[in-house]
Amino acid sequence: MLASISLVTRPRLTQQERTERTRELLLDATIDCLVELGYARTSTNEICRRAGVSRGAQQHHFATKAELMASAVEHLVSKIIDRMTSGAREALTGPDRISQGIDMLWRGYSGSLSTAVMELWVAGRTDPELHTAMQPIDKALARRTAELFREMLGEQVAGDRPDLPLWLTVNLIRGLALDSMIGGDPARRRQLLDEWKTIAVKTYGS
Amino acid sequence: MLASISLVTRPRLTQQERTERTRELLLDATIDCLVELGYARTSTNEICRRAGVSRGAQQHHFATKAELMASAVEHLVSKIIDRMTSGAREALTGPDRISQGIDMLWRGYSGSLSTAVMELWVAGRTDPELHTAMQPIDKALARRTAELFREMLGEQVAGDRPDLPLWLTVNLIRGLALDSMIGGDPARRRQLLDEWKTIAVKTYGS
DNA sequence: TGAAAAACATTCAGGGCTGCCGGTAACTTC
DNA sequence: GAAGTTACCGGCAGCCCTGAATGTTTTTCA
Repeated sequence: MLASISLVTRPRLTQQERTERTRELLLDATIDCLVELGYARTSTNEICRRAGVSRGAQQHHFATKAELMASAVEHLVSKIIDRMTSGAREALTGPDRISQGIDMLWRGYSGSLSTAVMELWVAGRTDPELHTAMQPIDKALARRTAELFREMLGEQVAGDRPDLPLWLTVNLIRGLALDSMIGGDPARRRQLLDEWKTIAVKTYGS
Repeated sequence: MLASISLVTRPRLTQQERTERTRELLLDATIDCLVELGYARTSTNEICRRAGVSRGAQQHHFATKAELMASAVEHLVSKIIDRMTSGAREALTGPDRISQGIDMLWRGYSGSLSTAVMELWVAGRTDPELHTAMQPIDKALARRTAELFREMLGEQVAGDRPDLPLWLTVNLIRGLALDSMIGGDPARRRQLLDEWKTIAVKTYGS
């Protein structure tokens, strides 16, 4: 129904444009479903309904559900990286580089995108096909995250092992993200993150 | 098949004994399924198969699947509490009380039991019935965990806010548990936990 | 011991989901 | 502009899962 609007303004679409558009619609709908319904209740039917696309079209672009999910992971990770890099580009000075680095990780590893990723990881634990599809993408995210973190800290900060504060923070945030899924208190999470920031600055600050 | 053995040694069983036995079999099988198959692929059929019990018996004790899952949560949490308390009873001295407290939390919040809990929590996020069933049980676990942690530390340690180190640790461990589900490196997790122990002792130690 | 109740077994119907298939419309290429 | 390719549509079959309903065995209690 909404499609007709863009079709009116631009009746002719390149095949490539159509493909890109439909795939994007499907992948975004998939993420929506993961966030709102969870992996178990996410059906290709519902995805198509939300994307405003027929089941036939879905199957044309992603032959199987697993294929669709695998592509959704890539889509998701690129969105997460965008979100971490956005607003992380100003030159940083002073001892609160670490604090800002933690904020960056918070942007990337919490929120609805992270919820979707968690659904997929949990599902992938017992789904070999999904698991093997996710593994390299996860590695890429980890590598990019480490790069961004090092950039923010600058080489001279945090001594010889910037990885420890990085992964301590990431794992803590993942735990907190899980807590938010359970329905914990947001104020408490904020408090815990602040406490960790203080500790991290004291421990790893220049 | 195996049931016949116990039936031979003790052909007569009290109704209460039969009930208890069957429920235990079902709940343990449920946890097994959650760990090995994940929530999405856990069917009542498979649970019955593993428990060696007919579907009728399952339905007699747990009318609906949701009811079974809710009971599984209780079963699970009581197992986790047992595991934390076991070996945590010796009198503790010295500054590594905190370190031992962290070990206790590690016992409780990682491993296969924790995996099962995580499956349920993630599923419960988008399943209102399961969610409301889990909420109070989770609260009880949190309360008991806090009690145990305070006992181990002793009142004089950690100042006025023992909750901060406690929940920082729990959330970190949950993040690490998630990492293990993804397939991260166990040695790295151990390293991160050790680093956290050092920091915690330094920060919160007496 | 015999009736009532509890525990257990088996089969059935309804529903949703996935993957497949034949057909149609839109774009591309020559 | 006509053939060929790509994108898209709607319906169908098979599968599994859940909950219900009915029948059978075991224990309990009077």
